[in-house]
Amino acid sequence: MGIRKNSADRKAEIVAATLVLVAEMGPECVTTQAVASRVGITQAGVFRHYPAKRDLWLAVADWVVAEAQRNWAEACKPEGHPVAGIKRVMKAHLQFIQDTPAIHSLIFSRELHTKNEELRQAFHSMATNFHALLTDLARQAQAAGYLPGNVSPQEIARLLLVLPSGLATQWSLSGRSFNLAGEGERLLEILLDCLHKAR
Amino acid sequence: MGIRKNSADRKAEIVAATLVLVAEMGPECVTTQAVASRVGITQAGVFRHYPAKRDLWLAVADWVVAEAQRNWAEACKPEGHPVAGIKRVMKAHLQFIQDTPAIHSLIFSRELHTKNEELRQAFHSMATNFHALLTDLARQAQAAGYLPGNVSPQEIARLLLVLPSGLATQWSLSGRSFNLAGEGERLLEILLDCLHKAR
DNA sequence: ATTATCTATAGATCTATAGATAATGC
DNA sequence: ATTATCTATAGATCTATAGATAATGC
Repeated sequence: MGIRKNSADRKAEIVAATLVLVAEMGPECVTTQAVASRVGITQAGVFRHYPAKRDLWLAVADWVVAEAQRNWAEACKPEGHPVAGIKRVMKAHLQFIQDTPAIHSLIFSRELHTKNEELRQAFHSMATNFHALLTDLARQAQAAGYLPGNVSPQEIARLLLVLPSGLATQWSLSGRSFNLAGEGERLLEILLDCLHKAR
Repeated sequence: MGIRKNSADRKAEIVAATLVLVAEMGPECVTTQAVASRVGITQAGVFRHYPAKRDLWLAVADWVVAEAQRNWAEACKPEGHPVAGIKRVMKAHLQFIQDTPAIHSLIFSRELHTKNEELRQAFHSMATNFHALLTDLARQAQAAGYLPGNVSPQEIARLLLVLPSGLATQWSLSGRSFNLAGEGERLLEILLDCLHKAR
């Protein structure tokens, strides 16, 4: 019999293994056997911790959502230039996607979403939260006169939001052949600079 | 025995059915049985036309790439204002994604790509072509003084390119609950206006 | 005669369950 | 005693093949 761990630790291991496998081969290639092998238990052993695969996916979504919230909270403490706040939040988000490429695969997987509506909802509300956060920061920057007043803060937020997800798509398609966070920050600078000059 | 068709017509039907199913449930839910049912033949019948499923995916990719090329070619005939060309091409692209939602699912599916490197390459080079096209248009608009000269045309193109793919991601995540082309055009106007003013 | 389609089925996976076994913690 | 793990296996899919059957086109 292999090494034995308590359920909480093993659950965390299983979620972590799933994230790695999603990043490597996409959500639908992640079989319970593949997860088990990576964790070092048998396939049936996974079901001790997650009674059905669906439960595993929900646990993964919980992890992603919690981690994202934590990241944003850390990045958006209100200090310095209002535009600096936008940059910090965006940078944190780009770094998060780059470090955990599973996120983007999961968020996008139409398959998981059609099979598991709860999962789609979780990710959708995460995206909505991020949009709300950026809207708020955009409004502050507008009030301080750093961003154009004739564009709604929602629209500025959407322009910002589109950047990481669009760039992540190209990143994924390119075989992750460029530095996502680096490229993202460069584009962000350009975009913010344009917005600033277009006041 | 069901209705009998010649191979070319049936092949086209199979590809079309696959595109619909991809859009509805994601690439990995598309089984040969599902395709067969939708076309109105038996599961084994699909293999008469595509010896392996891999061949079906390549045929689908061929269709998408050809259709995209056709779209761009039609949209980028050089007439009118240089910025109008950018708008036409972007609009055509957004409309194409909205009308054929399978595209975005296919382009993004990490799973298909890891299983079928040829497929990823096909979509990647398609994206590269689109980027090249936008770079060219951006350069013309810069030369005519409508876009800022201190930003490289490649970077302008990347900002443009990120818009449809990022917006499509949110569109998909929202359950396709807004008008992609409409929203995309609005954001594009804002972006181009900013770039114009920031010269 | 050619070829598109069908029936039947092999073989490979993949999720999930049942029951045995052994490590952990009181 | 509890519970994490293992072995064995059922049952559901899914791709793909073999061989029979019937429609099409010369």
